[in-house]
Amino acid sequence: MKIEEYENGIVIRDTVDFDLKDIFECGQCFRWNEDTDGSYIGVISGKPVRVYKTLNDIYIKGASIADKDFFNFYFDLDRDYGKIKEELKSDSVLKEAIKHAEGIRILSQDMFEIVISFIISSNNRIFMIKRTVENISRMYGSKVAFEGRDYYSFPTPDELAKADLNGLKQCGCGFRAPYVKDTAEVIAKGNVSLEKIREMDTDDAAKELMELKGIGPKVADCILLFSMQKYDAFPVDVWIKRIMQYFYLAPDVSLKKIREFARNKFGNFAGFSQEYLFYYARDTIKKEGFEK
DNA sequence: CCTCAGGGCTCTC
DNA sequence: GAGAGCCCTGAG
Repeated sequence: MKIEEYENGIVIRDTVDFDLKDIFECGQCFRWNEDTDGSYIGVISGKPVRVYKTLNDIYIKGASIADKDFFNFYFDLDRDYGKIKEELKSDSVLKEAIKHAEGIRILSQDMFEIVISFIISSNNRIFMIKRTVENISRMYGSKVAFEGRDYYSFPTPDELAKADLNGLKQCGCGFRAPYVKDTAEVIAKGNVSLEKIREMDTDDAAKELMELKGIGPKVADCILLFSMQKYDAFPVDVWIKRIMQYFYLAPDVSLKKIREFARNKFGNFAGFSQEYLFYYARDTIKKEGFEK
């Protein structure tokens, strides 16, 4: 996989294990939207881009060659997902799960945006989360034009710290509005440094994140996995809970036990296996309902 | 350890 | 139309 310039942006040539739908719809991100032609539009680090695939080339329209390293990091291009999948396929459940989403890659997203987005995710639906994050960007971020339309960057900690509770509620934060405000303020003031938390090992980093309002074990694990490169994190949400209880564990096992079991079983690949399982669970349980 | 409420909206009945 | 449930956390 190598990145080159083309007339409207940059292109990643000869990708492997790279599918836009698998990547953008496996539950790790909220600001990528599919367009009618199958391409995806996202606002990444303040810049709107349109991404589409022809054969095995990924075109990123709106990006410049100066963003090469950024997108290499963002799409985790240096990692051999084929090798990871090969290893995980020794587990029969994962073997089946991987078949449903061969092209998943774990994105390295902006830490602050992910912190706030996953605070909003608690007891919420993906459609609502996306809408709320979009509203927050519109209200508190900055306007950027692209393809003759206006897009909005996700606000910085300083921008979001200025928000008031009513504004956040208008965005659709609901009872999470005070958590969002409090966390944005603490980070804007520099009382908590996400960069420093990223330097810690997974367990210490999770503990630090849980000091912030609105962050419990599940949300902390999502932040670690989707923005801090902690690939041994294993977020346990309702879907993972259902699929783990169905295939591996008793139906009454606690969330904490599921997390411990998975991190033991999958080790440094726990995060990758979580993504395959999440996508599989959502697709399969919904359609076939293999558990009540 | 436990239970419970908590935006707002969608899906189910 | 009511009621459950949602990528869950904080308070009791």
